[in-house]
Amino acid sequence: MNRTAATRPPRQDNRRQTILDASAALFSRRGYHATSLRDIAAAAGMLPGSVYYHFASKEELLLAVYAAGVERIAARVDAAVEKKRTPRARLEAACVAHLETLLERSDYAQVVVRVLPRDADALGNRLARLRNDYERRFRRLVNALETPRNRDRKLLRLALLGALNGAQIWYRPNGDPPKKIARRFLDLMVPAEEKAG
Amino acid sequence: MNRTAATRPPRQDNRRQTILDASAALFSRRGYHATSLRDIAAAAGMLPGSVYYHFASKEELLLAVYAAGVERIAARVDAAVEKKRTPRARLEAACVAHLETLLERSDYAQVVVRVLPRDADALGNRLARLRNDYERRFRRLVNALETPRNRDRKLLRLALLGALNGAQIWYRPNGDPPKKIARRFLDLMVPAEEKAG
DNA sequence: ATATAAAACAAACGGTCGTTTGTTTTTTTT
DNA sequence: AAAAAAAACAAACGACCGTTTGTTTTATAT
Repeated sequence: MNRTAATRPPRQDNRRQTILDASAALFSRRGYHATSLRDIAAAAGMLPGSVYYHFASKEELLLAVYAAGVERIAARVDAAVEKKRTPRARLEAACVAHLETLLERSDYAQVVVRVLPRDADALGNRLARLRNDYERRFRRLVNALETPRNRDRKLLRLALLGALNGAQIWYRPNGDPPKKIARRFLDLMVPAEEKAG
Repeated sequence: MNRTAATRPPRQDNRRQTILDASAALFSRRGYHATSLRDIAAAAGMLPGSVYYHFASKEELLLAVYAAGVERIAARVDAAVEKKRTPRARLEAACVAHLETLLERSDYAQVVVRVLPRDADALGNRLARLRNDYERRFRRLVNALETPRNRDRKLLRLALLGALNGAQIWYRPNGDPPKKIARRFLDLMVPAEEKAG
């Protein structure tokens, strides 16, 4: 028994996703507080009140975008990591997938990096936990490296993510591609054993 | 001839600085759009309208905070760099001064890192130029290093600043001090020749 | 076709926003 | 002490904010 008596499945042309897409685009470009529900509604092609049929509040909307962002970037990183064997190659694959998703694949992922948890008063803890769950992957990948001493690993992870996420500010599509940027950043901090010669 | 006939110097207890301090504190903690002029006025102990005697608009206020932030962090970095001789030591001094100012000395500097130029529509270019003028120092300091090949220098600078500025998000006063963090980040990317031993 | 629920519209709510205007208070100069 | 300017107050402006309410449209299930 999956459905209460007096309910029906959503329509085929459900516009919940349209609202989410519009929100992700606006939140990622202008930030949370600079985006109004009227902006979102207009971008989604509906009236402000209509948004509230799909989401209870602006903060709930942010939470949904944020969660989707984490899910997307995590899925791409996981898929990329699985293909590699050595710890170094796995970390590199993660960095590349992270940066590619962030810079050219997903407004949702950009929201995760750009919008700070404290921007949403009541949801701060939940957003922070989502982000933390994602970044735990990098903790594990860094810990799997043999070289660095234990104390340095935390800072290596923070430096790596800081450098990668910082690219959101200065990256331009006509410059070096994300893949190249990510690899060079990692080479800088964890020199590769050596390439084929 | 320095002063028009019918003007007088500002009062002694000029509260312009109070407004700036309050703005820096609020902008750095909540961001630009989440801070209202009424918040600022209340923090400065005056009414909203009174702020407009000192600043023409909220954006002008941000510009003043931003400029002061750049000035402060630049002054500290310059002073620290001057004391050192070798390129590596000079870059390290810059990183330490940058992070110390950012994390425990200046709300103004935090605004420079946290508030994006695009947050202020009309002032975007001016904010970006201010920030660019500051970061040029790091470009020069990195270029002065002998080791890295030319192509890598830009990415080294970006990785370094990204890692340092990212600390704003995760830094906690009870953890490692900024000086230690900055040095470890630099060691990670530009290994020291060697320490005394 | 008709009933029914999903999903939109239309219109407004109280509140807050950045800002302006006119007046009063406070400090400084003479 | 009288003037004049600096700097504050008091009060409001129109615009926009997130959100709610009641109604209408639209798609689906029978």
